[in-house]
Amino acid sequence: MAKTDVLSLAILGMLAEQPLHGYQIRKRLASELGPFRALSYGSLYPCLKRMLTADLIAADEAEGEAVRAGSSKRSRIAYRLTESGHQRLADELASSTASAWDDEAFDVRFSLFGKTDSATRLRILEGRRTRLAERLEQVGEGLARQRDRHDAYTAELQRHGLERVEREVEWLDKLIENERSAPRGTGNHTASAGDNN
Amino acid sequence: MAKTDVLSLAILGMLAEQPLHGYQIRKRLASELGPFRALSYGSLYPCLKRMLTADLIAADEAEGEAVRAGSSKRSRIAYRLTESGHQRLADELASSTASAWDDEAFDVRFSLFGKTDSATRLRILEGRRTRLAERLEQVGEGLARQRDRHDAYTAELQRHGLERVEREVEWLDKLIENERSAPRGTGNHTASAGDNN
DNA sequence: GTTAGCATGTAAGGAGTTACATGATTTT
DNA sequence: AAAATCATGTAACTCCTTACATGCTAAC
Repeated sequence: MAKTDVLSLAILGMLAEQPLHGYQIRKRLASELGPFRALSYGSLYPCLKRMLTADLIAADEAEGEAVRAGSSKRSRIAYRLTESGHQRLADELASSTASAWDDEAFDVRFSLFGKTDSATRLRILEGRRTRLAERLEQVGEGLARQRDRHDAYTAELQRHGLERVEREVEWLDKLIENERSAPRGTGNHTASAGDNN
Repeated sequence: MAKTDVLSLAILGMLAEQPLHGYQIRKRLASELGPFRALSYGSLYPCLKRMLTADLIAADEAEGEAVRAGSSKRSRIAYRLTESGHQRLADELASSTASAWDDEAFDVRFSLFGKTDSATRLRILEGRRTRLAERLEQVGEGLARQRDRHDAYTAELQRHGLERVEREVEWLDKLIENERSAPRGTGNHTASAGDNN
């Protein structure tokens, strides 16, 4: 079973809502996910190409404007999910195995929680929490072992890094508690109203 | 003037304190910098090789244990800065031009603040702050423009991301204020005492 | 009519990872 | 004597970026 990389998954999720142009996909990636990285076209279009080849998405040549006679003009291309694309997304949404616990993968996976069932959400949140706790522990060990060869700035950097991770764990704890007390199902009906690009 | 990548800079800074083996360099990178990435040997050794070629560092074959007759045994190699290595580090420490404002580059550069003069520290902190403020602004625009096509989870992800950046700005503000009120010089004398690997 | 933003793509290259290959030293 | 950890390195591959190349469309 071919595996889905982070970027492809993000795109699958986006196109499940509505067809989009490459350009629009890029913009939404930049704004919708945390302060997600604005990825470059040199990265995006090859990915779309791979997804086309894999038959996860299909390309529709521009709407009203028919391809005007003979001239080799590229026009805007709207991408939409194919049947296997929908299937692949559903598979991914049901699983938490594919380490969705790295920083970036977690963000993408989290942004799809609206389409994910409660049990899976919980598994992913807990997996992420465990991952961060491990990180915390390792750093703690490091601190203990090297009892301060550090100057003030290095120490401050570490303290700050540690604090950031601790806060993220607290955030997860809140989400986990919330999920346990009110485990509503997929419940997703964000009527995708007025468009704006 | 050849430019110094982030990893090379981190290594230069580390070796300025004392000679180290590749293995030790890796461990310190993993623990000393924030929760810095534990980078792989497949990345580290090629970098050391490049630095050798560029004459920034020199390799000393293991200490006491002389290379025992004929046998092709690799033993531990201690790396130390050469004259040009020291020079390069000094150059880097004096400049803030080379965008030390990205997440990772900033961390590395910050960890060298003990060897950096007050004016340069201030320039770097302010540059970083500006960078983050820009990010904040962009995200804000994005939020305003797309007035919520978002489900609750996506919104929460954005809120959390925003909060994280805001906190980082506050952290920088504190450091900047501190730096302005007490701009002591390089003042670095962390007597590198008892070793421990 | 010119600028700004929309739109799609390719080629070269940078920076890192995983997996492999090898062997020495220290601890249990 | 086995296991853990120290220690060095290479090859193949992944994922992303920058710079280039092209052209349309709306606003000023």
